[in-house]
Amino acid sequence: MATNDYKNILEMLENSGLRATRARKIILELLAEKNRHFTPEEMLEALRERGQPLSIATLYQNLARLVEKGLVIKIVGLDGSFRYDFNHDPHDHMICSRCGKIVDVVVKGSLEGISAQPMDAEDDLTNWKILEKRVEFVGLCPECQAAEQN
Amino acid sequence: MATNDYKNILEMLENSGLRATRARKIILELLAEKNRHFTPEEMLEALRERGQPLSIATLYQNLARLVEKGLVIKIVGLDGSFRYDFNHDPHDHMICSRCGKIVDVVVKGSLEGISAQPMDAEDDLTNWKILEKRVEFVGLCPECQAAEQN
DNA sequence: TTACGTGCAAACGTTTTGCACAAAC
DNA sequence: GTTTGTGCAAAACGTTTGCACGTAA
Repeated sequence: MATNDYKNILEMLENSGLRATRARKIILELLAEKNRHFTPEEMLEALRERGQPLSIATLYQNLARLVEKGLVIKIVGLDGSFRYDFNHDPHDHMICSRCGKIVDVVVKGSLEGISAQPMDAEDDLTNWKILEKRVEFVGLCPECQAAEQN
Repeated sequence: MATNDYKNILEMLENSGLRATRARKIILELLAEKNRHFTPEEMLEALRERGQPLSIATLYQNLARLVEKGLVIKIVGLDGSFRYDFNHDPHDHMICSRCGKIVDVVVKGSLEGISAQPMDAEDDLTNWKILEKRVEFVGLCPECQAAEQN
């Protein structure tokens, strides 16, 4: 991680009104530098390996605060597990249905023409306020395609 | 539920190779007749109210078997909770970001022109095998829009 | 009659909480 | 000096499992 990024992390914390504690700094550093979507368990492991161990309670408490302040986003895997992402720009996800890996993607092509209509006649969608159209690409990553051969 | 539906449930179980037990019948009846996406907890509650109580172990065991046989589908809410849906035709979902309600929808417009490209240069998506493009409409249901006013 | 399903209670993995001590401001 | 964060241990939560008994075919 470049020096710039570290300054950015301090700034982000400052701007969000959160104190710049050790826990928050190492969590953000980890997410900022690795191109991955960690589960809480994976974060604990990764931080332990770096010689920056963190207690599980502190991790969960801080992830909740960081999500609340918008510094980190929380996403749900196909299996219901939670993963965290530093990526702030609007984006969608490509998910491996076998191993759960998630890769950030941008959608090519317009979603303008896409709309929803109810499947069941008794549902009325006209009074919903649509905030977002998310596209999830579900597939098999190269590693899992190889594993499926066996 | 019409008599026809009940026969269909028996047939579905027969065709899937699963025995037609009390637990499976009442679970499928509930899902078939209600236009809802139940969490396991909600199913237990609904069945209790109908005078058809079921043990939690049996519910989970059977949901797993029914999903495995394709009679029921399992979906994950925005908050990571599991919900179950009587499996009909392929469809997408409209989800309320405030209360978690899920409504089945069909997408109008083609997804043909929609593709994914990696956000991070180091990700290569060319060797993924894409199985599905899912669209999730996230918004506020009428009830939650009213509640947000306060 | 035999294989399979059910329900209880116990175990499990993940997430949350209460609280004393420590660090940030 | 005051407010906020940390880490431990315990609790809570949703889900799964082992096992004795019951039911479907």
